Amino acid sequence: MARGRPRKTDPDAVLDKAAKLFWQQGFEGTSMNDLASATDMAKPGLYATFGDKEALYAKALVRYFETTLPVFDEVFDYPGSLESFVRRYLETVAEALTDKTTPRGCFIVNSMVDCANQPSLLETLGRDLHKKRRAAIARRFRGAQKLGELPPDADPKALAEFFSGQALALAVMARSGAGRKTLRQFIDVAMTALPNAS
Amino acid sequence: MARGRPRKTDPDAVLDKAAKLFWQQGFEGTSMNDLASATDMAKPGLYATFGDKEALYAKALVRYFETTLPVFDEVFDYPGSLESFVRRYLETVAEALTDKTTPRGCFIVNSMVDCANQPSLLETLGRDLHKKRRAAIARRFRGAQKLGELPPDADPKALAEFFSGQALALAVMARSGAGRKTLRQFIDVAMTALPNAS
DNA sequence: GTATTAAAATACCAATCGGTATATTAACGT
DNA sequence: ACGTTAATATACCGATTGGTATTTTAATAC
Repeated sequence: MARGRPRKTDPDAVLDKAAKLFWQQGFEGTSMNDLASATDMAKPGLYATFGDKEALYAKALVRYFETTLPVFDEVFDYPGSLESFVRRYLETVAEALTDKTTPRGCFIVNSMVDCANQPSLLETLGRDLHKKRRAAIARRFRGAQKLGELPPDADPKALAEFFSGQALALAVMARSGAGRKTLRQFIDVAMTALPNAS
Repeated sequence: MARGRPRKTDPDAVLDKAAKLFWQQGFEGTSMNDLASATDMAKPGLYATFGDKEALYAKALVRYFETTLPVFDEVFDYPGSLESFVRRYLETVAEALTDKTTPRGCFIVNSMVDCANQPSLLETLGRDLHKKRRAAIARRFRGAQKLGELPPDADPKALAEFFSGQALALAVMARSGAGRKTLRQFIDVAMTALPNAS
């Protein structure tokens, strides 16, 4: 099968570890030497497999998005009411943000702040991934409005902007040490901004 | 008066320029050489005046907080209703976040994300400054509740956490390119989470 | 076994990092 | 005028940065 010497480390496992490091320490705060020793793949291997530091960061961020997304697909497919969907969405986010087995906060949100002025593709990448989430929420809101779960005068796009924005706030709060209790309380208040159909 | 050779550059002006650089590029993304050339104070001068890089960052952040705060004092002293206060607060924040003469977003929020895992005083500094803002908002809410502007069962602390959290969301949005229109729309939705007394 | 392929490991590169030693310059008091 | 003081400017330090050239190793195909 494989023609040359076999890989010592699975590239996806390398991306997972790289994601954790970048997530925790940021782009500039993480050196290629850090990455090499943490991933158990030597530097030349990293460059050969992923390209330069920017490309590795980008691939790690996309991998984070894609391995974290299934949780959200589950939430989006949930057949309950709009209100239960929004609540579940925010609570799922809050739990992921405070998961003790991973760095605190959200890698994507960190990236949006960290790479905002980077003159590279990194500047737009985090923004685009966030946009995807927001668009998915907007779709759910539009569907709910057709079903009468939202008043006709409600603005699904504005509501999606608001509730995806709550994830940004939760991410910063979690990143700087806020606990689950604080996040839950926050979500309780945010939920009151959801107009009900009655 | 001054005993030795006179200063070429006012230290506060240096802090202002340093704040802008750190604000835009982050802690690790800004080198002392960058700072020296941007502030027109050579590196030895920076170290003699402010200490090491961490100390300079901390002083620049506090200066940012203190020179941006007066705007908020004005807002807090405004004698109008609670609702007009909250709206003015968020709109003042949104305007500052999108000011074209400064980097986008909020230096404090950037710092909360950027320095979260720094094993230094920087980790707590941004958090503490945000805490100050939140505490001021909570005070305003408690006062309003005593005046009957908030229902007796409302939780002023939770509301303060929520609305100071909206500033976090706005900051990330602005940092990653959102415009004033988007922020205003966001604020309109957020305002509906404020319970009215009636 | 031997050639081939591809990965690993070591060592290395110029450039930049945070931080400093040294020397010079411009104001003061006397 | 002259020493004192404190700021400047230049040059430099070892360590680390992102990135690579070179060699070695482990698997295959024949």
